[in-house]
Amino acid sequence: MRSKRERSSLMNVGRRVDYAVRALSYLAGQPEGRIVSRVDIEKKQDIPSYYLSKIMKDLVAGGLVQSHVGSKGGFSLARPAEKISVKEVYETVERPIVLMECLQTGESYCSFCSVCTQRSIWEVAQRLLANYLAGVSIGDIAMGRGLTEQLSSHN
Amino acid sequence: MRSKRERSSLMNVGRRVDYAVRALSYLAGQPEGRIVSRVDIEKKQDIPSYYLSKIMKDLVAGGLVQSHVGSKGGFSLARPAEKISVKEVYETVERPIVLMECLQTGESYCSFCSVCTQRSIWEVAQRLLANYLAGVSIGDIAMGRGLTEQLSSHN
DNA sequence: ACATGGTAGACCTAAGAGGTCTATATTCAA
DNA sequence: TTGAATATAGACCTCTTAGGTCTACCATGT
Repeated sequence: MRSKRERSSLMNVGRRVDYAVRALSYLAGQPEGRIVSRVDIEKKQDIPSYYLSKIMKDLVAGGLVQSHVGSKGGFSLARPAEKISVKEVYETVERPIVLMECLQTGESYCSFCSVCTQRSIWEVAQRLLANYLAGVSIGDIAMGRGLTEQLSSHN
Repeated sequence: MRSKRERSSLMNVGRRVDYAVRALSYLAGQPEGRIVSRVDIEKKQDIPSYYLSKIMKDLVAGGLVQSHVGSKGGFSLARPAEKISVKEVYETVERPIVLMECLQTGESYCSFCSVCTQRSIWEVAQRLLANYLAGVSIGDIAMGRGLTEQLSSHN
């Protein structure tokens, strides 16, 4: 039997991740100790108003960012940008990296799981991806290492 | 300015791909020249009734499978299973492999595209994935090469 | 005290994933 | 020649999510 309607939980590198990475890179580009407000980040990075509040909440909860409530409040990185991997960012604002559902749910996704020869294909692909992303940091992105141009973080 | 609501077109290794791979592996496991009906594949592979018809349509249109209309009709592989890559299957039943929208849409997704330092990260990740998937064939899966067990293709 | 911030949460809309069904044309075989 | 078994083409349905917007509330610096 197939299972009823377990939700996708699949890989989705969409706006949330994009905005999160950009916000973090922007923070990384600030002088040490500087606190930046949500509105400021949204304006400089062309992120829709309010939207970032939900993302920052996740980043705070995940321990990647420190928040400062009250007037003159805002956000700053909770640790050095070099120690924040893109994989971590993805998993913080989205979910664990899972390419195919059976890799997470097993038999309840597909009854042939135990004898499936397709499974290991996606397992390898997933590991490939996760490993690469774990090796790239927000610091790398903010510094523009191996990339086309300088970052737009100083505006 | 951000663009209005272009649809996701992102990586999704869901049921369609799963069913397609299983159907193709099943066909690969048949004696040379044998034609198998949709209903047969659905039953043996535990795929919901009718659903496969849409998938097989794509596989036929993509030239991976040959269809035979009429009584005693059905499907058979259009070429040796070793020459059908998983990447090709994915792209035939789903869409081109694209991890993040800006890699496809460019400036119309994000105005910072030309100076973006995040972009190349996803570009590399995407290439990693695509290359790996291009190197795995339905033949590999049907033969169970490097995998846990024998395939369930002989039932 | 009050403007400026984050926090928490409700709410909305469009689109996609997965699934089901039917009408039609084609072909084999009795 | 007829009828059963096929693929083909397409409509249709439902549920969930991505992305976005807004408001009530609380904290804090000046």
